[in-house]
Amino acid sequence: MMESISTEEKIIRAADKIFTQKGYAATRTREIAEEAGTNLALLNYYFGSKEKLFRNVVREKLKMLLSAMGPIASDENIPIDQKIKMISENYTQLLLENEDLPLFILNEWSVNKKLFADLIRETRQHAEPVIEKQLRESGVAISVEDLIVNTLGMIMFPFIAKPMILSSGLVQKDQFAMFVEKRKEKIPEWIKKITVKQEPL
Amino acid sequence: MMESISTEEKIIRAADKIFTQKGYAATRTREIAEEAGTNLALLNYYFGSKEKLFRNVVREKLKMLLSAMGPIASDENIPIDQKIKMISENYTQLLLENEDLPLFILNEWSVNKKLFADLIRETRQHAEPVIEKQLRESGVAISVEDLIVNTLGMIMFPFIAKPMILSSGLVQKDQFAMFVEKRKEKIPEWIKKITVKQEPL
DNA sequence: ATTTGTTTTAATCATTTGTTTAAATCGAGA
DNA sequence: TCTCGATTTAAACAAATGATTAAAACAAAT
Repeated sequence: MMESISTEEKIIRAADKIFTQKGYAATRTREIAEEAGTNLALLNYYFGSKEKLFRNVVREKLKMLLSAMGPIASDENIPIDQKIKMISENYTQLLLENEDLPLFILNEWSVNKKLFADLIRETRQHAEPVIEKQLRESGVAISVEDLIVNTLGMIMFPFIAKPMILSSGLVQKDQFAMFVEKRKEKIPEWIKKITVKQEPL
Repeated sequence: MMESISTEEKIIRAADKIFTQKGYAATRTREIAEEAGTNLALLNYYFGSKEKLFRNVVREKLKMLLSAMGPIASDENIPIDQKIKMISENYTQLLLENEDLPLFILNEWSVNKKLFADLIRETRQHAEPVIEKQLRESGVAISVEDLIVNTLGMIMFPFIAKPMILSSGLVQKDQFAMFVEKRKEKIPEWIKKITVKQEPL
């Protein structure tokens, strides 16, 4: 049974690929059409305009990025160090399969804050108060902001800075996946060390 | 004595501003000309093409970014924890004055690896072996790769993810500078905690 | 087989965009 | 003042680009 995908779906996938790779401004609608194996007019027939197609793609990508964290972070029943572990695991896995996802999202966000303000309104997350409470109760020496920024930074930064890291020779190209796989395990330990209270002298 | 800047300089500054803000693809040469208060043709008169002007800007920006780290990291006479302190200090200062520098560089790098391969060849850094040696001698429990990625990540990530951080309400807009100023002091402490050897049970 | 609505194609449009050209203006030196 | 090269302006060009149109092909229902 030959499962054939619709033209609309083919266009979405092509748009996904090209937009994520090159960003909105550098993407040509003709290239998307070609990648989808269809006609340029089909793109406008199905999606109305380049921008509307872009919104479609960004909405999905943003959901991807947020849903790897939100539900875990806001669950009151998961202890905080368990959360870090799960998020480190989930995110690294997600980013290994979508390497240019974070840079794409963060760059387009910085260029088009309006678009993301709209999309965020649809996808509200409420993790902060929960983590705040958990941090206070466990009495560790770090703020929510720093905890989240450090955790996400450690996970995402290697992917964002990948070209720089490779070009500097710090990590070999074929070792990169291994590099982040290993970090995946270490990050929760690092965060634990960071958040631990100073021993009294 | 009225210090007036040359047209060439005015164009460079305008290009700097617009390119850094919007990236190469989204930048219109006409906008640069307007921002510089000159004619569109002047841009080609002085720099030949949009791309050559872009290379000019990128070369300077990349040098900026690398020179805040390179000379310190490769100096054998500075102990490693002092290096972290200095780099955290320097970089935060630099990025506070050039907030979109890291996202600009990393994004253009990912889009145009060839250009950066050329530029990097001009600006070779040799920090890695030095730090490797220092790490081995101090016998800490972390690799050079992880140390560098964690340090740079902690410093740069807040700037890269600024729109997301603000939009999430994690940090208020008018508190952002304060937020990274404080992190500037904490990062060396965090790195120290991370790199410290595990106590034997 | 005919009709009807949907999907696809090929061609074209209007605008934008990087670049060029040719003439005008400026400024210093003879 | 005149000249000559450097700088600036206004206009135009060619290609690229997002979007549209009108007709053709297709598919399902009657």
